[in-house]
Amino acid sequence: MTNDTASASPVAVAPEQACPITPVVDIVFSRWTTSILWTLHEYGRHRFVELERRITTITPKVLTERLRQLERDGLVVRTYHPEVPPRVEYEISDLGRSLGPLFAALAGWSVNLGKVEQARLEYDAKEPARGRRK
Amino acid sequence: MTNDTASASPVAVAPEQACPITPVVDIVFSRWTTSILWTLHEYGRHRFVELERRITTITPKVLTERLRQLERDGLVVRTYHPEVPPRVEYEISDLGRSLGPLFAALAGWSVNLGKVEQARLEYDAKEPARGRRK
DNA sequence: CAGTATCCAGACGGATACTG
DNA sequence: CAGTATCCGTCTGGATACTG
Repeated sequence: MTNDTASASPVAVAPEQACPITPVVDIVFSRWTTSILWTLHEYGRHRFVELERRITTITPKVLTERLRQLERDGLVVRTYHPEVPPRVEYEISDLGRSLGPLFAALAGWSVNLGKVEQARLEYDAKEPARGRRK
Repeated sequence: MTNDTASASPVAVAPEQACPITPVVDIVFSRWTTSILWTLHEYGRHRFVELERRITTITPKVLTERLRQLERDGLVVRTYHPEVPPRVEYEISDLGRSLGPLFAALAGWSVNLGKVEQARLEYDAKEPARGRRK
C-alpha cells in the first residue's frame, strides 16, 4: 500500500485491468479448471472417466472443453493410446506443477473460511446501514 | 501427488468439489473481485468514483454488486460519511489484507504468462492430433 | 472408453436513465 | 457523489442423445 485515498495518480491503465494478477486468474481459476488442475496435481495421472467420477458434477462436454483449454495453455498433457478401447490419460505438465505453491497458499487461506461465514451472518443480521436504507 | 492412475480410491467426495481450494476461489476470484481487492490492497482507501475510474471498464451497477459481496464476506470495509455531497470510502479489511501473500504468489507466477502464450501458439499451429481428428 | 452434437435455460453483466 | 432501477443481449454451462 502506498498512500491514502489515492485519487491523485492519473494512471489510466490499459482497459480491463489496473491489476497485474487478473491474467493469471483468468487462466488458472476459471470455472472447473481449479478442480481439474488440483486433482491432477494432487493425485497424478487420470483417464477421462476417472476425472469425470472424481469431479462428480461435471458433464463430459464441459470436462472436454476445460481439458482442451488447459492442454492448449500448456498446463495439462494429454496422451492418447491407440488401443482397442481407446485410452487417454491426462497429467499435469511442469508448467502446471509450478502452480503448486499457489495451491498450497490457497489451501492455507481456507482456514479463514469460517471468518467469511461469520462475516456473512453478521452482515445479514444487521439492518440496512446508513446511506443505504431501502 | 501420491500414486499413478489413481483409479482405486473410491472417494466419492461431496458434490461440487473433490477440491478443497474451490471455496476460496469462489470467494476471492470471482469476476472483478480480484481487481477490486488488489486495487484496495495496493493503493489503499478509495471512494466509489475512484474505483470506477481505476477499473475503467466496470459499470456502476456491477461495481456496486461486487463491493456489496466483498463487504458481506468481510473482505472490504465500507464507510459512509453523511456529508452534503455524500462520501463513501472503501478499504480492505484485515481479513482482506491476509490475502496479501496470495496476491504476491499470483503476481509472481505471472512470469510464466509467456510460456502459456507460447504453448497456445504451438497448440494452434500443430494440426489436430491423433484420437481427435475432426 | 472418450468423446461430439444439439438444444436450451438462466445467470451475468452491459447500456442507459434516473434519484436522494 | 453514490448509487438504484430497468431492460436486455450474450454466453456459459447443463441435460440429453449419439458415435468412432
